[in-house]
Amino acid sequence: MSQKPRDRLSRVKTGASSRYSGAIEESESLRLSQAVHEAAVSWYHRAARDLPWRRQDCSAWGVLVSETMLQQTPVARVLPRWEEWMRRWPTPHETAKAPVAEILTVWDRLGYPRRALRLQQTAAAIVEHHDGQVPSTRDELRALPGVGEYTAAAVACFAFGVPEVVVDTNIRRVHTRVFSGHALPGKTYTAQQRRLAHDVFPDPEHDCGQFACAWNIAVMELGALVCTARAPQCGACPVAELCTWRRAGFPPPTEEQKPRGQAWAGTDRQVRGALMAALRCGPAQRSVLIASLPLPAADLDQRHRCLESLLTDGLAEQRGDQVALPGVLR
DNA sequence: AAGCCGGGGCT
DNA sequence: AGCCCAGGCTT
Repeated sequence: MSQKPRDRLSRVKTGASSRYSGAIEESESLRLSQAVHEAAVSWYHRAARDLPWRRQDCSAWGVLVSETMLQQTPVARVLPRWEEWMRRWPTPHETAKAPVAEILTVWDRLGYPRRALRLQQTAAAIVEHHDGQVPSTRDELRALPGVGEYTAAAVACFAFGVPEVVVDTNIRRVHTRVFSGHALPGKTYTAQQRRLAHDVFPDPEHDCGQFACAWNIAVMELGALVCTARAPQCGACPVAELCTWRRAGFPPPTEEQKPRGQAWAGTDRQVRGALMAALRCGPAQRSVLIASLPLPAADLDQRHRCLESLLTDGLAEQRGDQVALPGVLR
């Protein structure tokens, strides 16, 4: 299937009341969710950021690359890396052919470089199993390496207009506040939260799913720009008057809901990151590489263990005493 | 269900 | 200097 233009979200009209065909006797909660739909989608058309992967001429591959990068990294850091990636490898075919070392170098410091590897593996799978075209269904997307429940739904929806229920942590947080009245959604994605997301989802039949897709992106943007985790800007929120959390007087998060801080200094992740940063500069002698990391404490056991894990992950290669990004050494 | 996996910007 | 962040995969 060819990649469709993606201007449908911006063409959705708001304010029509015939959108909910099945509503014979509207319950109070359905009425609430409908009011939230209208306010959120209307706000999105006014306030959304102009991001390159949202433009109508962006390919489905561009959407998949952006969603993969955005899984762990803020928009501001993704933007230049996405532009460079798409300039060099604008299709799955070209991505699949690229040298692994270049893939990892362009990924740069986006973090979790195993995802760059999986993105290239996904490109290869698309070439092999889907004739080079990004598949458009949730199940086909879900089968690709590195594509989980969120990314599969997001690409189906944002690249192809399929009205799948998209749930990321921004969306979970907005749902929890607006509809459940809690400050934060908690650490794990529960079956109850999945049910809530489906319960408040607009009728996917209406409008060929355009409005449902607009709802997904609108709630995600609302969570990113206004209904943020730490300092929500309720004064700028289009659904403030409807928000259950606000009407309940902003009850604070329970201990269970508070996020657990992740240690950084001294962790394997920091050491692996420093090793990858050094390897991106070029091949090195193993002992020199290990000794030259710009890290305070020198735990040689940990450094060797982390390098071994990079070799195991396919993020680095060793020949003799030389270490480099994959494919660099003969 | 819980832990691992980067890195940088904000307070 | 500390705090915060987020999806996929493995166990």
